[in-house]
Amino acid sequence: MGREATSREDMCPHRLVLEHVTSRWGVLVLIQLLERSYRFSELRRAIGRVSEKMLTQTLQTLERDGLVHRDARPVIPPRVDYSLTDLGREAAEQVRSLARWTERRLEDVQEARRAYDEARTP
Amino acid sequence: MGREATSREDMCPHRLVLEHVTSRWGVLVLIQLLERSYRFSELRRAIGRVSEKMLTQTLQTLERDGLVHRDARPVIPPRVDYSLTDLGREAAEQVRSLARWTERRLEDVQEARRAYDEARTP
DNA sequence: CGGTATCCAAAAGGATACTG
DNA sequence: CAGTATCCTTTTGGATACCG
Repeated sequence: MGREATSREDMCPHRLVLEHVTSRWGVLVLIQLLERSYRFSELRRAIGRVSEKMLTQTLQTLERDGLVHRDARPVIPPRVDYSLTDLGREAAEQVRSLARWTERRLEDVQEARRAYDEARTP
Repeated sequence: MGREATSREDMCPHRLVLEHVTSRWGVLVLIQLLERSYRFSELRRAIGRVSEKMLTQTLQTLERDGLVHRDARPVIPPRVDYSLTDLGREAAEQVRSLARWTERRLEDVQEARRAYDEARTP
């Protein structure tokens, strides 16, 4: 994520958007914001082990792509709320659906892995 | 992708599957195999700029997860065909649908980016 | 609080050479 | 043809310190 420089710039543009929404932290942010809007630190706690840097980068990328809306209020201490745009909600719903599929099918995958591993460690 | 060691091992297991199917090359492999089965080199050419190493790694991970079936025929020269399992087809269809969404919405995203960039370079 | 800047470690990824 | 093995470069991500 973040500002891709030179090497991945030449990818077909829509693949870049796909990488943003399916990125490690992008997925978690989108799914979380599907529930309601969150403040920065609140979102950080909700997601778990994400560094400030990565959360910032992820939110900036998603905001730039028009998927996340950033509402910064000029108060002290600063208060910034993040929410999904309509576009972001469309993406988030598909991502969540894919994430749920991996949960539902996890057993099948794990069974396949056992078979695979066993077949080549006699 | 590949064999994740120590750092990403502690992720919730289903997120690992999600990362496999949404990984850079995983996406392209799944979508391509949705059309028909492919031989190794044939798949490599169809996808474009992917190194042998990455294609091999990606296919092995997807095979281990039970998403891709590998059919190696004992002939000379070797012939190996890759295809989707039923499980893989389910995943691939969702990934393709998400990929198509990013294509359809690309204009909106690019418009949002222009607005974002213009707003902070006066 | 909500960031930015910098530095460093780890992981992903590519090029090349080699093999059954 | 379909890989493996090795080496090297690029990218990612975390820790830390600082700022409005």
